[in-house]
Amino acid sequence: MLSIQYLREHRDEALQRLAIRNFPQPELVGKALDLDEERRHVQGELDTLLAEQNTLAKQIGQLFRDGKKDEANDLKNKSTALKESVKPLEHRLAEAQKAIREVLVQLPNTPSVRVPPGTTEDENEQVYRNEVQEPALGENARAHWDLAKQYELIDFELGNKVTGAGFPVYKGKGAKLQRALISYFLDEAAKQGYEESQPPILVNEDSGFGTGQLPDKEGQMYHMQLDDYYLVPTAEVPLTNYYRDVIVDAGNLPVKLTAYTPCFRREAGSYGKDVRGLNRLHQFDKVEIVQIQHPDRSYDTLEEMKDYVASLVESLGLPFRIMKLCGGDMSFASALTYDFEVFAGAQRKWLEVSSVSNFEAFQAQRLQLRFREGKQKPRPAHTLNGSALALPRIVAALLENNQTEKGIAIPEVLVPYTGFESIK
RNA sequence: GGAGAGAUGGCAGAGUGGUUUAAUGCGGCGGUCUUGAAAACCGUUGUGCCUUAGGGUACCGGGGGUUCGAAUCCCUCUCUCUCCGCCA
Repeated sequence: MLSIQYLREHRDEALQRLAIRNFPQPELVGKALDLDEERRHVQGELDTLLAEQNTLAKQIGQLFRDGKKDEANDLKNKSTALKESVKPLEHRLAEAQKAIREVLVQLPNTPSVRVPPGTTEDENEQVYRNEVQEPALGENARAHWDLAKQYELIDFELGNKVTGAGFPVYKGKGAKLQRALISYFLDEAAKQGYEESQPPILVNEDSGFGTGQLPDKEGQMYHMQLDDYYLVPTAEVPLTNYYRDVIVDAGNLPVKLTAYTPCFRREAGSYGKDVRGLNRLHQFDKVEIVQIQHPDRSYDTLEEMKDYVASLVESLGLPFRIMKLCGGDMSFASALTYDFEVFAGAQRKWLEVSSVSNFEAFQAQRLQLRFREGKQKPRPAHTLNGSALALPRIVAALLENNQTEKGIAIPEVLVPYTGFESIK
């Protein structure tokens, strides 16, 4: 959520930045500011009346103690009359506040000025391509879903039976590989100073709102209606919400958190060719990294996180590229996002395996997540997060790219975790 | 699932209608003292909003109500704790 103060003080800047993502309703900014004008006016009047009322109540109390009943009753009548004019003002204030919030909630984050304008993914900007070449697999290359079947690593049909499409069962070395990747990613994150925790994977509505999934992505999360909880679409939600309603001392920044969770996404409305095998699932595993940082340093931190994720993908020996998303392709809450894509050799497709974003104060505003520097007033902190990494497409690329006549080679860094060097 | 208790400032904890815009203690910060530290003493210490200043206003789990006046009374919701039952 953008703050009304920011819009008031930086209206033109906000509009320019919203234009980067081709936000179709820039007039909402003006609407919010008009409502804010009204709100401040009403609050001024209301506060004056309330002050009078408070004074009267105190005087009445004093008169009663002094036994001056008649005078007290006079003032009581006066106060009763005052109350009548207070009520409508209170109503107007509440309405104005609600209306402002309704507008603000519809405004996406303002993209960083470094974000390229654009509307679709075709306008994303490649900012890095590592030196690992696309594998030359030849005619007999098999897609990961075939390999998974051949080596009995993943049973899609069984998952389909137990639950439904998009809920695979990992078996044998496939299951071990999952566990190895999770442990490896968590250990690497710990080396970078991220504090590991194991969060709940059901979250309440406040948490969903805090990180921006609610209300606009309501349909993307599984909702436990009986208890009004949501299955997490990413560990970002519980991790970031640890700090909801918290004021962090500036000396404790940055806060660095990591967690492994299964992630659940309904993927409503996503049909088509990209859903085969591991390419798009309703349940998948992911290790997430989150940082809470001082606004002055958040973009340095974003680069640091990007470099860390790059080193992780690199260590697995996969060909990958980093895309800076254009304004139109960025998520609602993001101010700048880097997507990581690995090349899956048999499908000959680039698959997104990580998304690293700076949300600036957008989430913090919703979360009431602030930091305090010395004796200054608390200010919203900046939040960032990234996948490090999402497993399924990594597994897809590893299987496809590392396939040989003799089996599938396991990257060296994973061998201590898997206990085997290849899948045969 | 059954029964009971409770939700107050960073923490502990008082407060059942009127200088409570919340006592007291601990913690934090500043100071006095000291070579330094500890102790002791003194002061200070929440958040949002409105306001040029001074100040005003709201917030005692959420929402609603009674009253001139609510942390305090009423209704309602949520959550937490204890005991019992069930159970990984």
